[in-house]
Amino acid sequence: MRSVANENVTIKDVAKRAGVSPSTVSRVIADHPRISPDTKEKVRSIMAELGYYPNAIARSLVNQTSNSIGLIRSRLTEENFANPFFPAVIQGISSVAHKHRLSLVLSTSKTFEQEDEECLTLLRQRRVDGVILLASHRDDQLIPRLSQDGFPFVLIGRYEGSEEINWVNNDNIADAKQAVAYLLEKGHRQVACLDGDPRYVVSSDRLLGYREAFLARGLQVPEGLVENSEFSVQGGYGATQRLLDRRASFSAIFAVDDLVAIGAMRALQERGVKVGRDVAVVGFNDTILGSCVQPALTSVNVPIYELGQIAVQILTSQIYGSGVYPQHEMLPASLVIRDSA
Amino acid sequence: MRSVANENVTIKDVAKRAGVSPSTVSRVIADHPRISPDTKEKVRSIMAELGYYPNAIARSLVNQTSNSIGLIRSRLTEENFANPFFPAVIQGISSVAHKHRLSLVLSTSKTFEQEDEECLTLLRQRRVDGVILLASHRDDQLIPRLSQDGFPFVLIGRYEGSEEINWVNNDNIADAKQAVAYLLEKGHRQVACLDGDPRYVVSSDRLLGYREAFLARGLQVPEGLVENSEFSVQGGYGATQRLLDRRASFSAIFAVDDLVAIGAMRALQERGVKVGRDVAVVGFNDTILGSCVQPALTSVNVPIYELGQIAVQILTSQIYGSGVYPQHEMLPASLVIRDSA
DNA sequence: TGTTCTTCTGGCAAGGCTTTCATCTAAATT
DNA sequence: AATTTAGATGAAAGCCTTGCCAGAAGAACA
Repeated sequence: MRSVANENVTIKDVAKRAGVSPSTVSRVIADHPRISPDTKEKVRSIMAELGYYPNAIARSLVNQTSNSIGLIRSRLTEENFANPFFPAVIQGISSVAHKHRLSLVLSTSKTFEQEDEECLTLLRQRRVDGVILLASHRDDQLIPRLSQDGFPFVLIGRYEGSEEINWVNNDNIADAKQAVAYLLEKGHRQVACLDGDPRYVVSSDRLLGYREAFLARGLQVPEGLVENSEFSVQGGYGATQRLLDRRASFSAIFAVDDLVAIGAMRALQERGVKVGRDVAVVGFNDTILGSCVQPALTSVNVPIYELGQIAVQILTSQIYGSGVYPQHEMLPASLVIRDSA
Repeated sequence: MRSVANENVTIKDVAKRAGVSPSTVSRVIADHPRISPDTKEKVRSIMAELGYYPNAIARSLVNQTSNSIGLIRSRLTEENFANPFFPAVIQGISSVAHKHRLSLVLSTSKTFEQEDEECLTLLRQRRVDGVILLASHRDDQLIPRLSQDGFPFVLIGRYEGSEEINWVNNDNIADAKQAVAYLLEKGHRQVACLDGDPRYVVSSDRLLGYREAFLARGLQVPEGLVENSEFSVQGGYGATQRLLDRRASFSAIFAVDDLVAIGAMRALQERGVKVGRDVAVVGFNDTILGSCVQPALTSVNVPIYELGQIAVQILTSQIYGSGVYPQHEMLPASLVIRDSA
């Protein structure tokens, strides 16, 4: 093991060298008005000379704040990580966190239970001042516990039956409805729906929107055209194969995620079905993947970056500011029409 | 602002309630052998009853370790973030960090300079015990400073002219060489190279490998077939357009990244060139994108997940263990042949 | 039986670094 | 001479860990 070039310069060292007390140095750092310009300058030059940097840990201890926020990914790391949604939302989060000089702590768990535990531990041990939940799922255990314990958090997503928490989201029901309505308008009636993991609220919301699109037009929701899958290419591929295998009749597919839609396209193409001509496909999230495939994927563009940004804004206003509680924000999404539908 | 349900239970509270001293409680937490089983049990039940969780900050202060490591992304956040490389490497990092109970702190900067500063600050302020650098670039300012100051770090990548630091990497030169050799073997001679941002060492390494493949066969490196671009679809698209516009003659393209390769494919297809038949395309990194495009992309599979895992192993052995210094590891990559070449 | 030595348990207090309230001194003002 | 003020200080607080010490009980010994 190597030795750290001991930069263990403390406030005391600076104080001693400058011939003042530690409290004076502290006030110089804070640019306190009661310190004379002379002293300030002197102390600052000593700080520079000695290479002094205030110890964030000690600071946190006395200030009772860690100046960091946790990112609780989504309880199915492996899966969601492959999704370009994740990098995009982190970018948004980063940008605002940086402005507030907040550190970002990532959760590292792989299962729902582990992640719930990790999140609570992060908060209880005061490692983070609050957390951003990147998704909610059915029978979410974590959200009520966070609420009960009064830990600051904000959800990117929707939580069944509670307006009592901070959240930012797009209106998945309405957005899905809009996408399906577009297909109906184009004359499609047998629209299949490739649903995501039903444990996620986002999946069921989009499925709901799919249904509502039919009902709003006075149409019946077609039978047997919903297939569950995971949020992955494999998932969409398998689900579409199942549809095809049981000779379901459909002229369009609405997938709750781009990855799923791409899997569907692959399955279709393998069976010689022309996507866009024989069968229309619509995805969700409008990730970079959609523009990579042939034909380019029609998809619902969700302002992912902004979701991340606003999540941090809400969270910081709760933790450090005096924002009202709770705060909600619903961001608009829009259908991006390309060649697949 | 909401009030945190004050779980401000400290070690003192537990001690008082249990009728012992704080030191005893501390030793119970550490499962110190000097504490009798009876006392341990009693203290533990009180801890559970009061909902006590040790304050990580205080602990860090006394232990002089933050139990967290920083992830310095790569100095061009925006760009690299879009790349599926990033989620994959984070997953690998997470998995090992979790085992060691380390927190992961993400850098949030957007420029090289900002990121260098942020990284140093993270370390100097003792927020993290060490850092993982996700890429190196030419004239890297950060690496020598980290070395000088003796801060523990590990580089995922290569740093020009220094075996003095910890790193884990794939052999980009050899791997690129192998990929291009495959094209040469197939009879291609006019192989174009779409290089990435030349500021990254990884780009120039792969370009080097491209050259070496020719030389190893006693062939001349073709003139005027190298185009610089960014690590993005747009970059590859533009670079290929430039090649086409100046009527460069080539029968194959070697791209230093899948994103770039996909951009190339798009440009080719738009001009009616059949990828895989008229022009072969080979990518790098074998990300999920490669299997999404038509035709499926032949690409160099880099063990990204493992790179992340090993990076953490090396780093922790440096920080907390007594590993030798420095440590290197070169991981093997392999060409995955699909339909584009 | 009385004395000394061990062995167990657990307490005391210092240390880690910064911030801030209450003070204090010396100079300035009234 | 009395009061205010600028400038700086001391000490406590924030929470936990750990080296060292002490008391008690049991063991060994004379």
